[in-house]
Amino acid sequence: MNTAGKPGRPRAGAERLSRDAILTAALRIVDDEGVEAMTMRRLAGTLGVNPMSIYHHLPNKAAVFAGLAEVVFAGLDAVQPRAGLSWQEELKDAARAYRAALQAHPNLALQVLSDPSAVSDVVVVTVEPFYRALDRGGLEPRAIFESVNTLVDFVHGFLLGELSVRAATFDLAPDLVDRVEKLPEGKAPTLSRVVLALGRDGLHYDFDSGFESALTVLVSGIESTLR
Amino acid sequence: MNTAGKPGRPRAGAERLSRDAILTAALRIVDDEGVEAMTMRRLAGTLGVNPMSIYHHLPNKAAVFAGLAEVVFAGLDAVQPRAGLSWQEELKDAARAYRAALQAHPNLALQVLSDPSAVSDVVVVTVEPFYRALDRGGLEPRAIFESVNTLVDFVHGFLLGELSVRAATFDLAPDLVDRVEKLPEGKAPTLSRVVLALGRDGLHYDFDSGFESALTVLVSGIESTLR
DNA sequence: TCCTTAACCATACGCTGTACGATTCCGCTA
DNA sequence: TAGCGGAATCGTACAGCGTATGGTTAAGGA
Repeated sequence: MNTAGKPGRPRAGAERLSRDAILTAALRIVDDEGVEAMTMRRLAGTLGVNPMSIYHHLPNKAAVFAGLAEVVFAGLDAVQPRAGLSWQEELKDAARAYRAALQAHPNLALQVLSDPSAVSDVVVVTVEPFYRALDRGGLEPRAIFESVNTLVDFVHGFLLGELSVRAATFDLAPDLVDRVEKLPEGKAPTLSRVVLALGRDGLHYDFDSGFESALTVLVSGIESTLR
Repeated sequence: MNTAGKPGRPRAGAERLSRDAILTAALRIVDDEGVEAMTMRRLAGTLGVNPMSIYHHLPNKAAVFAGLAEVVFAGLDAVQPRAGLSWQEELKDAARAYRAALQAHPNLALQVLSDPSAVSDVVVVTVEPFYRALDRGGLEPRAIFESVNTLVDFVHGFLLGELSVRAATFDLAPDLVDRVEKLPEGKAPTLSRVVLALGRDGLHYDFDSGFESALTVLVSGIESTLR
């Protein structure tokens, strides 16, 4: 887009900068190199454009990230549930889809989850499938509202662990064992005993099955509020 | 500390810079003005010291935040459970204490939760009370490990919502109603119906009771894995 | 007393986001 | 067809960031 580098409005036929093109390039940078690499200068560089040109399409850097959040969540509310599913399974599917959407862009997810300003309308409607399933389950509006909050909170926390915290501790089983072994005597005795009982091999954690079992716990808990 | 501003090693009796003093000042800045305000220059300014002096006590800015994480979690593993509690209630208490520790420094919490590099030994042993309660409950090591993960993940997600996401959406009930009302026709129908049924007044969300009911769900779910 | 070294400060580099203003040319109207 | 408003770009510049490097001072062991 105007790789000539000359100032002034581009020629009529020439490809011009656009919000979409900017967001696409930004998402690529974030996915490939992480959020820190996504600077306005770097972004402009990959677009072959002056940094200031971006500001004609997006007001500031925060708006770029908010735009990326939209891209990631786009269409998530419109996903149709599989036919013939119980409302419980439909609810689990909603959680799976939500997790998958964020997993697809792990670097961005951490940013979005912890940045309230990235929450736009597109993100809000993202919870529609949760509402749909619980409504089918016959819950009261109030109970739907609270259950969705609990469920979404869990998914966020799970993703947080999956994408960062546990990657730095629990996932690397040998690392955790090392940490525990280096602990001062008498510090965290139960943790130590359990971790050492599991050992380096037994500590491997399968995120997918962990997610599934947690979903089972949560959904059956929600069911119990019906009775 | 050496407010004179002269170069050179401080006199013998003079109060000197220390890791603790730096972290205390840093925590104050973060609590009062947020993480973005916590710059090395700003930190040095409140300490009456040259920015580079800090680097004698802490290797870089990341180490400052890692140190703050330690401060927040310090002693959390050593909290003794109240006497005569069932293991289920002891488990809930652990979650409550964990939440409270992070709530005490909301600005920092967001940073720590999404920054894997802030995870140090002090943070790892933080889960000891969870392990203790579940061990008392008679769970297998593997089940303890997974249950703690699920529980901690939920608390993280809940805090994320409590501290940021929901503050920008659900907590401000009128705001959510506004957003829903401005949605295009046919977009997120169930969400719209439920939100409008609750109305501006019915949408107020009590985080404390939300946390408690979620704990009940989770603990009973964990119990069910025992049978 | 000398010498090492801890603990401070000054300067400087390469980055960042973005305010401001100049430039170029499209597309509409007279 | 001439003129013109404004859209879209670029150039320059500024304040602020983290921190590498190296200089300066005095404490405290030899």
